[in-house]
Amino acid sequence: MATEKILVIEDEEPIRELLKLTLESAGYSGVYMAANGENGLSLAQSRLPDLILLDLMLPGMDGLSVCRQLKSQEETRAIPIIMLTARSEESDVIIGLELGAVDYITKPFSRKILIARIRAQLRQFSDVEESNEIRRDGLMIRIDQHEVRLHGKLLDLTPSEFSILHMLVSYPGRVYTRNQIITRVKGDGYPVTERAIDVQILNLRRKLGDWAVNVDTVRGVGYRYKQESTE
Amino acid sequence: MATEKILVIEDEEPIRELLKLTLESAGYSGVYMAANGENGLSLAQSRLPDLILLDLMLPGMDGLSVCRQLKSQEETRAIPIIMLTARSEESDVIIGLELGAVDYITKPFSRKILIARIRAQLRQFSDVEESNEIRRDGLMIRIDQHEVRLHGKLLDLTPSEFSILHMLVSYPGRVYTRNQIITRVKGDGYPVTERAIDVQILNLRRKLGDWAVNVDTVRGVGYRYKQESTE
DNA sequence: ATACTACCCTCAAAATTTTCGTTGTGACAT
DNA sequence: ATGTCACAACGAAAATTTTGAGGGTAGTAT
Repeated sequence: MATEKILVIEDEEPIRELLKLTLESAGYSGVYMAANGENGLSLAQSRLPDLILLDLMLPGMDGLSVCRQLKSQEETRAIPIIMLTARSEESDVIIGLELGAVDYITKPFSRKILIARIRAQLRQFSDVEESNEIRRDGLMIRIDQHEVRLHGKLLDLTPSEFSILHMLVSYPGRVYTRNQIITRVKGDGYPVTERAIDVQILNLRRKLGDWAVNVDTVRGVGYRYKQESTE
Repeated sequence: MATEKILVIEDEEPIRELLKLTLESAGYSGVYMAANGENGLSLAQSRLPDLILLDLMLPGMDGLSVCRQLKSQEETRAIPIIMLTARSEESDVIIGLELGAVDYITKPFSRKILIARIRAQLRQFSDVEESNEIRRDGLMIRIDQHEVRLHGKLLDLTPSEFSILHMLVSYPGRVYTRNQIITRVKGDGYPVTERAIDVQILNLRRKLGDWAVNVDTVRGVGYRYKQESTE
């Protein structure tokens, strides 16, 4: 039985119920519900959930504002946020990701996808951070040596390729926009076309060979490391 | 009459006296003295001086540790530190700069240089920060446009050249090591030779033409923007 | 189904950055 | 003064990154 607490912020009653049932049947016992941004924020602060499902289209304070608030406060900053969004709100998705949300799901969604995405995010916390080594499906990254091995064989990556791969692989399932990648790799405000990232990804995929299947293109949004679609 | 508070941390009695007299005769009325690192730290915290002169060679807690402490605390982090050092302690100087000290003076020093360096640092606070424009001797930098004009004429700088110039010009008199430049321009841990910075500086000087006289090489240490030597 | 549109992929040229080998220069000791 | 050493300047080639254009493709509308 999963013990993680999940907060759902969603105004539409039927969807809220659907989410609640889906989550509970997936074994999550600590599910909190909020029907608007204000309640969502205060619940987030009082319950400190392990994950937040946030509808972007809310009455009153909209989802992006809620996201911004959550990210601006120390206690809630680290909580992963998955956005729920209509197909048409793609530009909001990008803004949300750049604010720090980790993923998004478009409505209507299948229960399987919903659960898979949530699991992917919660799984994070087991093996996170600050180690000098990351291993993923036969790929090994030694961070301070700037060294990548695939099935033991050393890959010859350029500095940018290394950074991008490291960024993607650090948070499986998290989508990064091209702008986030540029900011991370070249610094903020670096004057550069988004196409440059495509090319870096292209070359990276070539060097990764078969393993490149783990680098997903998220159309209209950016790139991510391995979100097995389960679709 | 200068009203800035200056804290001197220096163990040798005669030098301490010399510094006190020099500073006071230069018009600085708020001069505090400490003979060791511990006292220095506590004075720094209680008086919050506008500038600290820090001898690197101290009994007990050494100067670099004091520097590290000062930089690790919110209240004192922003106080500019000028290190006092014997000619032979060059590697300590580099460490100090990378910890965040802004300048250093080798002993023995002339009073004129001492005062000039101190003035240069304190002057900072008048015109600091967060504007989108920096002007210095006919050079104008528009930060968010990534645009540099020399006597009105637009210079064609590469992104790295721009960053380096911006970095240097932001703090007149502050010495930056090649490593600091690499970290700022390419990000931390970027695998690159220090020689690469020489070349960037070389090309920058070419594009700057006559104005390049303002870009000083500090032998054995790094580069800085215009410290009129007064020597 | 077909067309349309927006977006991604790809390639090769152009721009930038880095490396490396030499040469120049300052600081210091002889 | 001269030699020596360490470091900076410089040039040219190599490596990397970026651009820009064209072709392909997924997703949507017709």
